[in-house]
Amino acid sequence: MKTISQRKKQPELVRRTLLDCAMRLGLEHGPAGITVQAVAEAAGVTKGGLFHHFPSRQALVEGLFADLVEKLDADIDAAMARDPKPRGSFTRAYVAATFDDPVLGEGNPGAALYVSAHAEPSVRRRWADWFAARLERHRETDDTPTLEIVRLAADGAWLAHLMREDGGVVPNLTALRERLIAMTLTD
Amino acid sequence: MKTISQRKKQPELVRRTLLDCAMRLGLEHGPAGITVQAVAEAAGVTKGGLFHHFPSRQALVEGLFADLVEKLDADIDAAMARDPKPRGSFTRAYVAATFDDPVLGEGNPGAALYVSAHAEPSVRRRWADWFAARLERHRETDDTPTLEIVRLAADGAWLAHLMREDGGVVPNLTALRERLIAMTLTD
DNA sequence: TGCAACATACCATTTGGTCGGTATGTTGTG
DNA sequence: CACAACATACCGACCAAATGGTATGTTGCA
Repeated sequence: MKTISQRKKQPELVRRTLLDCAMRLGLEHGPAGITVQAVAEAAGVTKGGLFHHFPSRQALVEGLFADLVEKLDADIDAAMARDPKPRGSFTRAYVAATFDDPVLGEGNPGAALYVSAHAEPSVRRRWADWFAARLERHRETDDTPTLEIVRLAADGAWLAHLMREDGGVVPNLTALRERLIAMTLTD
Repeated sequence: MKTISQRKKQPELVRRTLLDCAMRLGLEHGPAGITVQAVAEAAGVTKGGLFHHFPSRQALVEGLFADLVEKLDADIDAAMARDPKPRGSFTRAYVAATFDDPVLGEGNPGAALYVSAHAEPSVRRRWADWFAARLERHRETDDTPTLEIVRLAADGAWLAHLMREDGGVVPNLTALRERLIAMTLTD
């Protein structure tokens, strides 16, 4: 397999660009901003080109979600593997995944969920399923009221971050993150 | 001034119906589901009738938000007035407003924010402003890390609730609520 | 040559929005 | 009270633009 970066036609690169642009548009102009026109144009491609990679608009949005889940699973598994203490390890990994990444940038899993879930309501169900499955998997180590609050607070944190955009209350993310992690350790 | 309920034509009732239908459609089919056609039809009125009450689609969505802020302000002020302890009183009121209401039904302030903020991104800014102002107002009683976590967790809670719709992890709301309130008292 | 990766042109439908009309009120005046 | 003058609430047809999607090219790499 050749290196993708050397070929003049780079389908994988275009695909990623399309997904990135879709997310940016979703964040900036709301889910309604994700039109095939706009996304294709932003990615420097025509509609036809977009439909070559994604058979429908819904597939595009679901691609966003699929990427999210893949990345999130990987991040969480990696973080849990590095965690010596079993109790609350999933919650810590979840917090880390929410806060770390290109801190609250476009690569953030929360952002991807946010955009995809609202652009295509069917995704909400899939997210609920994923989360439920993951939670069930770590039931023995992460099923306490305090840990639940920590996870909810993490969700609320990036939600608050998204809401500000410019000129809102920006919580001290690093301090908040450490405090949440601390809560999982003293539980 | 006559009682509105006596008149045969009840514009105020129609207005409310339009707003309610807009929110329902937003919750069920995502922000994209709020089309003037669909909303008008759901409210048993024509597009022309809708545009009589709201000069534009954006005005309709902003009406949703305006209602939210009004109700939220009232609820919070009332709850704070009943609260004997000053410290954390705003946060407790915020939690109560988030959880109580027609529990996570259409009358819930969170739902209104959720829908309006995503349907029209301009509303995000206005929400950020409202929250920032309210927070500044209660800076002396509610500006601690723990209270911030409580508020964020409350946000996360109704977000989680919205995400489930059917077949997701439904947190025990009453238990969670009590636990969050407790956190504000021992802070 | 053959096939993947795009572009171009086109289409049916839906979108938010306007406009003229009408039925139903409300109000001022004698 | 009567009755004109006006305002409100709503309808129904229409519109330009944008939408998701398709069908048919063209181009470049192996």
